[in-house]
Amino acid sequence: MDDETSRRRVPTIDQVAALAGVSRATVSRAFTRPEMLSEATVQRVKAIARDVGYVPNQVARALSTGRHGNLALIVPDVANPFFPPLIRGAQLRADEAGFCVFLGNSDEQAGREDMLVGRFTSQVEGMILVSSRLDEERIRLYAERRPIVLVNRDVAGIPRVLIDSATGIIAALAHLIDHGHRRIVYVSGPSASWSNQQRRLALRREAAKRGVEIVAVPARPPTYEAGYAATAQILASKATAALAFDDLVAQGLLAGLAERGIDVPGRFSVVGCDDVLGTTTYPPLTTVSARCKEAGQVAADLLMDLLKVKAMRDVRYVLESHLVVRGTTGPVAPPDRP
Amino acid sequence: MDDETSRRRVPTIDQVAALAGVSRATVSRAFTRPEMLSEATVQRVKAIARDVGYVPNQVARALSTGRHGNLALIVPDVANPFFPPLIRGAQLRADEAGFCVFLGNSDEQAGREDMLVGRFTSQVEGMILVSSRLDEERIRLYAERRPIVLVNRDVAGIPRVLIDSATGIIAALAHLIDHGHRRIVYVSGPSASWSNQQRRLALRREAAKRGVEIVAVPARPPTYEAGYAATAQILASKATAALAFDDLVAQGLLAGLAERGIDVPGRFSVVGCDDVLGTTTYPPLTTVSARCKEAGQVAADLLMDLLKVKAMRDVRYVLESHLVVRGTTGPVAPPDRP
DNA sequence: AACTCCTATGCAACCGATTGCATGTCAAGC
DNA sequence: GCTTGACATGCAATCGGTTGCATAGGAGTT
Repeated sequence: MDDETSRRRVPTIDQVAALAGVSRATVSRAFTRPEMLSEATVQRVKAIARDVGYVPNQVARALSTGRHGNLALIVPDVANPFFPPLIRGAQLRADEAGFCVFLGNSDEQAGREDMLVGRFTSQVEGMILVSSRLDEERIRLYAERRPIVLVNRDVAGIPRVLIDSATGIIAALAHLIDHGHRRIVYVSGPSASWSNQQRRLALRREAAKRGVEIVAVPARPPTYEAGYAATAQILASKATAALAFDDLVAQGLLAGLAERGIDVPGRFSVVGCDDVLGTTTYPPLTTVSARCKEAGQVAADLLMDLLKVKAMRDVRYVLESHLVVRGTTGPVAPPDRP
Repeated sequence: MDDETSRRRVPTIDQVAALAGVSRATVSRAFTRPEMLSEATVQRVKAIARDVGYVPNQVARALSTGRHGNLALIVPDVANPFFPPLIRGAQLRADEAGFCVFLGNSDEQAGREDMLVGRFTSQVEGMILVSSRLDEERIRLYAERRPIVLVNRDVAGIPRVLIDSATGIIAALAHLIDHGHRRIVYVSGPSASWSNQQRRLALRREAAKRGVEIVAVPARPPTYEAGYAATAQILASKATAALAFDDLVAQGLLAGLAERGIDVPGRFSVVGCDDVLGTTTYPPLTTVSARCKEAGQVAADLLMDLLKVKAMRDVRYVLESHLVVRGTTGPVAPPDRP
């Protein structure tokens, strides 16, 4: 690292100290705790620092203080539209607090997530794990090293932010029932997923209470293609409406229906989940809003809060969801009279 | 930083050394230069490290070597579907090389981008600026401090990766002309954007050559809403097809057309750009594929290459694009006979 | 003049790695 | 049997800051 080309002349604290005729400690304090020094000294040191272009080295500072002003965010898949808004939300808050954000992509693999956490640990003050695939033991281990906030993963004792799709799902069901639907398909997602379990459970429970019938049809993995492929089975169920695990699946289903010439919402109603496609399609999708951006913000705020108070509390922050009615739901069609 | 609660037990090199009964130097070398050690020692050290969950502290390493193993990626807007695949691509490569990635979001504002670059500089070895809004002078200044790779921004002397939508745009135009379209709208994006200039120029040039007419209608900022709002003006132009700045704008336009009962592709053809929505809609969008993921990979590879050789070459990497024909384009409709 | 008490500053240990040089060991060579 | 060299490992300085504790000097008190 000493060859000619790489020798970037970055001034250090020693050079400034020598020029100012003070000790390193004094230069350091001129920047971090000026109130400890005489006004004159602070001015002199800062002037010299400015002259030579000295800026305290963040890396060295972090090594001795443990505060790097960084945090890490690990998501399963950046390219899944569910995550970008969440990332955005977290970043927004981190930015405001002067934090830099590392982004990690686990590819839904615990192993990769594990590796990322390891790599980040020494460089961040805390981490946000979204839909973590790590097992509880591992999460607890890491949480002992650095504050960790989970999103959409419910581990007792670890601060977590959960998007409660139940409220929105229930509203969606009510909405469909109001429109006369009595037999409804749930197009389900990954069975290991917390979100899927939660959605399925809420739906089942509410349906029983209100006396309507739920038919489960899987779409795994939850993609446009899976939704599209599930169309036949969904139609075969004789249901008049479907509630999909997420918006992607819902879109696939919409395509499948369109291809068969089945009018939405005229003859079939579709509800998505997460509200990540926004209104980027036509007809705009009725969906359960997941407030992912907010989840990101809350998680970041929570993490930085934990850093400040240095005490771990058992926080379980639940974000309720709600139904956004757009154009893919309507009254049940009158029966065919052939 | 020594109080009970904040004493996080992150294992250090000393602990591993003690457990393995070797010196710190040996542990260090087990990770950085295993060929200097006996096979047996390397295995033993690594096993112990794994057991206690030791990972070399990047910060400490960076302090002594000057290599932090970090790079920064700054994009205008994470939530814009164009960027996630690109981020993904860059990250993939960075990961493989053992680099951690900082993600910054400039909100398309030069000021914020400037601030982010400042914050990252001391913590990274190099940066990737995507669709940078900084002025050339500023970019050159930063490039002197740290290697910088630009994506979709063409500054002479700074290594850059450009997605050449021209080839795809020309193919799209040819496709439309083949289908009988002679008057085509270009729904334009941000005038300051390199991509927009390039697309517009390619279109104008090719149209002139082939003797068809291009009408420009702005959609700024390039969003679904803007595309939707531009529908009236686009129809007023009497064109029979539109080529949109990006897929989002194209979707907005599709919605606007659908709402007016105008069949696509029956009475109007639409071509998007970037291919970021994939086939998530119906009818699936004909679009110019931008290969964003590849761009990210190339940019990251290029950056890490520059770090290795420590010499800045003037690289201008151009990725060609191509047309993906799906369901929103078709032959021009026969004239109305009222 | 002697005694406090502050205030401004310096000393030196520390954060957790890396690395040039020194050292110990053992086998081969003469 | 002694030298030589190769190999594996350890020692200790170093990177650039921060910070607890020590101290010098000056003002205020008696």
